[in-house]
Amino acid sequence: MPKSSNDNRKKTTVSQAERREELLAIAARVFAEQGYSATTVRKIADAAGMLAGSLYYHFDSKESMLDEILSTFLDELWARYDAVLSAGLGPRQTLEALVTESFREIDRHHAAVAIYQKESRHLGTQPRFAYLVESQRKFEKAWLGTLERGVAAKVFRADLDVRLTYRFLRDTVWVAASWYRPGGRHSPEEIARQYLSMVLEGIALHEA
Amino acid sequence: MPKSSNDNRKKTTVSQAERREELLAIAARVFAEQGYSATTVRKIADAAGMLAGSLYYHFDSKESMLDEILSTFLDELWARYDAVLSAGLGPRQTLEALVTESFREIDRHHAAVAIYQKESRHLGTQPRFAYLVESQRKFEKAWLGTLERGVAAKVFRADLDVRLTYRFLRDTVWVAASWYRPGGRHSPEEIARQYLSMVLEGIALHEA
DNA sequence: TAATCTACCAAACACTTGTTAGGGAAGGAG
DNA sequence: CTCCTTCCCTAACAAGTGTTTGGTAGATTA
Repeated sequence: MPKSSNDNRKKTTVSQAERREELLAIAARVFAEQGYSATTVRKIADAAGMLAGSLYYHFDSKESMLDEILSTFLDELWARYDAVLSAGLGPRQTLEALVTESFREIDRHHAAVAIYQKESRHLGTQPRFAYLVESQRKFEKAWLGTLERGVAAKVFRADLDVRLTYRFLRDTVWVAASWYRPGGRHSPEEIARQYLSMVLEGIALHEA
Repeated sequence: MPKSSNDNRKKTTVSQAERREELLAIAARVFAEQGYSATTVRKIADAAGMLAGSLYYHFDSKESMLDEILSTFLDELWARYDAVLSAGLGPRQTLEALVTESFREIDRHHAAVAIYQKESRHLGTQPRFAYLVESQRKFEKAWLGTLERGVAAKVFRADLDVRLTYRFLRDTVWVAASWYRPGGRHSPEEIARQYLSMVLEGIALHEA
């Protein structure tokens, strides 16, 4: 931490932030593959080509790496979600936009989503990660609200338990992170399109 | 291990097996809540009201507890799946039966399913847990085959990517273990019914 | 009653864990 | 050339890890 007020190290400041992101990306990948608590700081350091102690020059704990990975992801996610929710779309269009943004987010923050999927429930009990629980509440409010609006507008079926439907939607979207590989055969938009078609129209064949 | 051939300790033999199952149920619950590698043998022992070392009278390692939990679950699952698959049902009825059996299995082996969901991908790389990978292959064959039969019989839509559809179905069914609580408001059969209705008919309202 | 077995405890073991402290090479700044 | 900052290494620490060994109260058997 510099105490003097001279900002003459522009280049090093930039590369420090870049290195930080680089290391976080590596850590996120290992966390996602092996699970958070099965991941040792030595494994992260190995993957980054350095020794365990050296990580503590950039971060002050293993937990703070996880924290930064998850909060960065959630911040970006909610920026996009909020944009969708305040766009004044109808229920069906809102649902479609939320699903599409979700798959795009899986594409961008693949590792972070996988970590979130595996660890969020368990982490939510810790005070430091209370924002995970709050995020889930906002999540539920957004999706449930959209579904209920759709039922009221006779766009969605009224004979289904809305809460069950919400859980199915939420889980199926996010669990895709467990098999999705960025750069694969299907683009996020293509996956979203097929998923929405399946969920909205059903997979059964209805001869008109 | 008795070397003599007298089987005169019927009662202790029975209660030993019962105690084993009891301890496995406790371990499964802790594994499911905290994650396998975040769970210490001392936590399991605490939950069981004994000391860590005492667990090794019943089991020879922490890993073998996990192994027994997962393999017991998969054995029972496949017994029921095989019964469905060899019943000679049509594609739609097969799908419905598979889904229903899955939710029943979540009801029965709730903790084991949660563990399987979280750890199977990572565990599958270890030789000891290779049966997890093989099980997943059988899984894919059964579901994919049913879907393809349904498409050929014009029971399911032909314009969806079958592999994507399979993944959505599989994930949505099993991920329900993360929020399902045995003895809750909905029975497994009720959940299966609603899930099938949503997946087969879609959630959009179609005015006939 | 004496011998045996069951199911646990008490205490330690070797090892791994996250984390810290001091040092040093490289390179830019003066 | 000298100073200083950046970024990493070396080496160690204390706490926690799965596991083992020897013992023992209490029930069961002979």
